Amino acid sequence: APESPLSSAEESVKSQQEEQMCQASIQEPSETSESQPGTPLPLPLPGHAGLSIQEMVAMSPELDTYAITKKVKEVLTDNNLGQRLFGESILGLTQGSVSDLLARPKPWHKLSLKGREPFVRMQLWLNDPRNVEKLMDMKRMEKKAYMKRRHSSIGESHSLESGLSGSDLTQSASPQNLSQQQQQQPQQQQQPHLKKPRVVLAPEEKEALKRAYQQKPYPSPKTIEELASQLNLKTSTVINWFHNYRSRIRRELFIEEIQAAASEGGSPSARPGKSGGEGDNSCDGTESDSTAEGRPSGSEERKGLLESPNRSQRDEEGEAELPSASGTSRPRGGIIDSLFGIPESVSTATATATPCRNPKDSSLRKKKAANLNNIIHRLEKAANRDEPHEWEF
DNA sequence: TTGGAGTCAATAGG
DNA sequence: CCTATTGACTCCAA
Repeated sequence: APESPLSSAEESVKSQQEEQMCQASIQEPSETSESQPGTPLPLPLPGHAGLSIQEMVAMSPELDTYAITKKVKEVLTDNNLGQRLFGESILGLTQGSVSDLLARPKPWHKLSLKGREPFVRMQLWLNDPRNVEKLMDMKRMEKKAYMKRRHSSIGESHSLESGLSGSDLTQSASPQNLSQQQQQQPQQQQQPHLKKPRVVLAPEEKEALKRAYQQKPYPSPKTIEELASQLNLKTSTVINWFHNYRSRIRRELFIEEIQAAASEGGSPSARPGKSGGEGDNSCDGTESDSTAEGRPSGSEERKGLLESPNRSQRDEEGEAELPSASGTSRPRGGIIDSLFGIPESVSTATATATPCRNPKDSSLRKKKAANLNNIIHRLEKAANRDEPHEWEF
C-alpha cells in the first residue's frame, strides 16, 4: 500500500496567519439543555478535544474543497440522503445553500474563515466512520415524527407559517441568524402575512441587465437608476442583481480555475470544440482590445493542485486511518492533524477524473474580461478617479 | 457608502 | 419528496 505520491506541492504563499481567534462569543446557541451524548445538538461535532469549530477552522490545514464536495455528494447519493437533512444537521445550513456549496465550491484559499467552516464540517463528517449511519437515524426519526404529526393532528393547526420542519432537528437557525424575521417596510402592513412577492426577472430583463453588466460591471448610481426605470424595476432590485451577478461570475471563474489546474499537464486537454454555445447573447459591447493575459497583479499564485492520475479508486468506507499526516503547512495542531488526516478516500477522489467538461467556453472569455474590468474598476477607484464623464459636479 | 462573502428562502423542475 | 436557481438580506471591511 504505497502512499499516494502526494506531493501536492504545497505552496507557501504568504498565507495569512490568522491567529486572531476572537473568543468565541458569537452566537452559540446557549441552549439550555445540552448534551446528550451524541444527539442532537444543532451542530454536533464530535468531541474533539472541546475545540469549537471556529478554532478548528482557524487551525485547519488547507483542504481540497473540490474533493470534499465530490466525496460528500457521492456519499449522500449512494445512501439516499438529502441535502436538506445533511445541511440542517451537519452543516447548519439550508438546502439551497448546501446545493450551491456542493455544486460550486470555492477554492480554499479564496474562502474567508466563515466560508471555510462548512468545508471543515464536511471533512469532519467524512472522517466519522459512522456518519452515514447517524444521518440515516436522523432521517428515520424525522419520518417518524412526521407520521405522528399528520396522523394525530389533522384537525389541529399550530401553523402559522413555517410549515414543516417540525422535525426534531430543531434548530435551524443555528448560526447567526436570529433576528431579522420579517421586517416589512413600515408601510401599510396590516396583516402579518404579506409575503413578499419574490421578484422574478423576466428573461429579457436579465438579458438587458447582463448587457449592461458587460458594459459596466460597476454601474454608477445614476446608471442604476436609469436601468431601473427603463426596465421598470426597483432600484434595489437592480443593485441586488449586480451584486449577485458579480459575485456569481466571480465564483465561476474560480471554478474554471480549479478545473484548469486539475487538468493541466497531461490530460487530453480540453476540447477546443466549442460546440453549443448556449444562448448567451453573444453580443458584447465591451471589447477590449487587450486581452492580454497575464496575471494582473501577483495576487494569486499557481496552486499546485496537480494530481497524479490514480489508477483505480476503490472506495471503501470504514477505515480511515492515515499513517502520518503529511506535514501540510500548519505546524501545530497535533489533534487537528489527526482530525483532518485525510482518509484517503478524499484525497484520492481528487485525482479522479475531473469531468473535464468545458460546457461553455465562450463565456469564459467574457468572464475573464469582466474580471479585468473588475480590477480596472478598483484601480480607478484607488486612483480616485471615476468615470471620466460625470464630473458634473 | 460601497462591494464582497455567505446565506436564506421562495420557487421552478424532476 | 429532492435539487438547482436566484433575489434579497446580514455582516463586515475599506
